[in-house]
Amino acid sequence: MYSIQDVSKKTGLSAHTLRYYEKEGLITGVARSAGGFRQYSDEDLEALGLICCLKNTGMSLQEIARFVELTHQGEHTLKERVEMLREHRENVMERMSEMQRYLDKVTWKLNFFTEKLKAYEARQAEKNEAPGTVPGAPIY
Amino acid sequence: MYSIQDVSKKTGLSAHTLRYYEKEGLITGVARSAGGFRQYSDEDLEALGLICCLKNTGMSLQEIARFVELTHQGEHTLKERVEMLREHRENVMERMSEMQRYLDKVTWKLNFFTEKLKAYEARQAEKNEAPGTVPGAPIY
DNA sequence: TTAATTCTTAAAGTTTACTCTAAGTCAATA
DNA sequence: TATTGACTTAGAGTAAACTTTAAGAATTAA
Repeated sequence: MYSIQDVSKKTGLSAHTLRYYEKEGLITGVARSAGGFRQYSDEDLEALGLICCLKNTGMSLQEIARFVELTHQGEHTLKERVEMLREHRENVMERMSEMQRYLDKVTWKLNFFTEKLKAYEARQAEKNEAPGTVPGAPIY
Repeated sequence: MYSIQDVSKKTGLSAHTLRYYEKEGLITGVARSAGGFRQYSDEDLEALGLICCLKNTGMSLQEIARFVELTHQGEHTLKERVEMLREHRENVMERMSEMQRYLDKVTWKLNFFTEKLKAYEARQAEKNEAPGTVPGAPIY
């Protein structure tokens, strides 16, 4: 059993956010101590793991809440849940290949500017050589 | 020369957004007709291409504006610009490999739920077989 | 000429996912 | 027992990147 602070450290989510997620229906059924303190179980952590995974791949909290709701509705929602995951996976893969194309462009631009920089620096070096100095000689 | 509407279609950005980007310093020096209408050149489109590329890989508009500003300041900012692109590229690559790890987890979960679904459907099919029917026989 | 497009400024509204504050009570740990 | 830490509700604030509205004037293309 873990306190909200423990879970905050483990997941990187603030205690505020953890309560917020609970309010929004992303996590449910977290146990409580006699005094009413949250006691997260290993399964809760597992669930949070999936939540973070979905969130970090761009699923909205609303959709995640929907997924969690379906889970609670029981086995007859398995098909819909599988469908959700499948679709999400497709989206992520699409975004990743899009990202790759953009990255290629950034790389291209970076090379382009690197070349320009080299040329510029070469020109500057030339300028700074006092007239009559031996090329490559140290400059004070 | 392209009207704001043309550019909107080409880039997928709304006319509103194009004006907004101009106000925020992301695009500068767009030519105007005698009557004051924007006339985008091919270079402007090229610049917009880079802007979208940076934006779609997660660079903030503020940072993009900074990059554009450096460009206008001239060659002596080349080093800083190259540095910006290099750093951005690192970030994108990092996020992509992170994404890949998350995707693997989603895939794993998807397989897990697909198996559960199969098992569930098998159970359901079993139930629906009227007692005494031959397994595999059609059900009416 | 007429209809459609564009221009301006300035400000308000939207969305998502938090993040923080307040105020008062209660619980847990050293 | 004292000091953290946690609890509650409810609402306000934040950030980014738009998006919309308004209103009137001017321009452009068919």
